[in-house]
Amino acid sequence: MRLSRGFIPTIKETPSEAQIASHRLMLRAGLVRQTSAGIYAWLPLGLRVLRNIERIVREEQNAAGAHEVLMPTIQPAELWKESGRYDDYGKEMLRITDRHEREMLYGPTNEEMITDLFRQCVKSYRDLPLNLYHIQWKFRDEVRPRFGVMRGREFLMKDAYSFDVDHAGAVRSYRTMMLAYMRTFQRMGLKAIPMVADTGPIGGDLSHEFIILAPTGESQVYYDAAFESVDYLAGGFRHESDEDLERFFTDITSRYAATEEMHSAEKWAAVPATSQREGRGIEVGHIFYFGTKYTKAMNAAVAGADGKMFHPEMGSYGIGVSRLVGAVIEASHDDAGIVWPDAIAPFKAAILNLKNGDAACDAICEDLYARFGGEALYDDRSDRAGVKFNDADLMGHPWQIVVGPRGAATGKVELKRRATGERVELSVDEAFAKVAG
RNA sequence: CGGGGCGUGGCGCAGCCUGGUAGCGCGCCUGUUUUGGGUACAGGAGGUCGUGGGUUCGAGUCCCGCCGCCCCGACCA
Repeated sequence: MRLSRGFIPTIKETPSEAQIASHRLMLRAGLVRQTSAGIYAWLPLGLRVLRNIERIVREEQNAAGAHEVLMPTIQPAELWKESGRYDDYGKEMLRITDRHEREMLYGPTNEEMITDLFRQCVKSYRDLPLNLYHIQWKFRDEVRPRFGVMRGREFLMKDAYSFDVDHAGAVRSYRTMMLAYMRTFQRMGLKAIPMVADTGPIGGDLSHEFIILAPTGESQVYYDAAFESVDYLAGGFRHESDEDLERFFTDITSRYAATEEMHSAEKWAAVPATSQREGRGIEVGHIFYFGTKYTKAMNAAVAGADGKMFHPEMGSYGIGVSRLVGAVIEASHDDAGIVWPDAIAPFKAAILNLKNGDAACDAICEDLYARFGGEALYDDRSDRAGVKFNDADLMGHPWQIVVGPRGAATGKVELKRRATGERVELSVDEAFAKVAG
C-alpha cells in the first residue's frame, strides 16, 4: 500500500477516551475507530492484523482436525429456551424482536446453535469424534465496555465445539485443542500460559484459560518460569498420537500456573523460588469440557455401536480474535508506538522515502515496493523525514527500510529493526532478502 | 447496576462561575521555504456550542428533561 493513496488515518494527539496503551495506540495508528461504546470499525491497518491472527488460528484449528463452518450472528430465542440459558444469561444478551414479533438474539456464543446443527445432521457414533469451529462476530452487552477492543461489546471470536462418544474421547479432544492453542499463540509471538480456570456460566469440570502476560493485564497471575521455554511447534507433539497428547498434557499441567482467584499458596511454595513468576495477564482464550450439558438438554442423541441412542460429550474452545489485537499491543509496545511480532504485523516492512522526488530515492523505493508485492507499506508522502519516522514507529512495522538521498546515491539503504532499534546500512538486495527471508 | 465526570471545527482544549452573537494549539487546504526524528512564514476553509424545552430584550454560558461518551467499583471472551 502506498501511504499517499492509502487509508491509514493516524493521529498525533491522544484521544481523551483512551486510557490504556493498546487502545490509545490503536486509535493513533489508525487501526480502528469507535462507532459506539464497545463497538469498533476496523480500518485497513487493523483489519490486516485481525486477518493475520484469524489466519493463524484457522490454520492451527484445521491442523488439529477441526472443520470450519460459519454460523449466523442472529439466533432464534427458542434454542436458548431449550437449553435453559435464555433466562439465565441476563442482560448481557442482546435481545431483538423481528417484524413478526419473533424473539431473536445477537449470539454471545454458539453452544445451542451448534448442538442444534449437530442433532440435525449427525445420527451415528461413526461420525464421531467431530470438532466444528467458526470465526464469527459475537455480541455481549457489557455493562461497561472499556479498554478498546479488549473489552468491547462486539468482538470477533473463534469458537470450536467438540463431540465425542465418551469421556475419554472428550478428554482427547480437549487435549488436542489445548495443543493447538499453545501452537497458535506461539506462532503469534506470544507467551501464553494455560491456567486452571473457573468454569463460569458455561459449566463443567475441566477448563483452562490462556493468559498472555502484559503489565496492564486485568488479572494477577502466578506461574512457573518453565512455561516460558517450551517449544510447542518443534516439540514433537503430534495431534494424531495419543502418547504425544498425553505427554503434552501431563507436561503442561504438571507445572504451576494460576490466576489470583485460583491461587494456592501451598502449591506455590512447592515451585522453586528461582522459577516463581508473577505478573499481570490478559485472557485470550478459554477452553471447557462440559459433558452432556447441551446434548441432553437439547436431546442431541446419536446411535451407538450397540444400536442404542446416547448423548455425546461436548467441549467448547474459544479464542478472542479481536481481543488479541489489543492484547498483543499491550504485550508489545514502547513509548513510540506499537511493536508488532512478525507473524501478525500488518506489513512486513515500511519503506520510507526520505526525499520524495529524488530520482535515486524514488527508483529504489519503487523497486523495493514492487518486489514486496503488497507486503510492504510505502511511505511516499511528501512529508518531512521526521514525520515518516514517527509514523512508522507508531504503526510498529517490524522493519523499516529507510531510503535517503545520502545512501541512495551509492545504492545503500538503512534497515531498522523496530523491536530493537538496531540500524544497519545494506544494499537494496541485502535489505530485501533480510526482510523477506 | 452503584458512584463520579465530560459533551464547543477532524483531535486536544479555553470560554460557562459573573448571559451581550465563539477562541487557542495541533491537524486540513494554497503558496513559499525546509528535507535523516512531528520545519518556518504567509494566506485560507471548517462550528446547528450533544439534544428538546424553559427563563431572558438577548443563552455556549442560567434552569429542567432526554441522549451519548468516559472513569472508579461490582461483572465478563
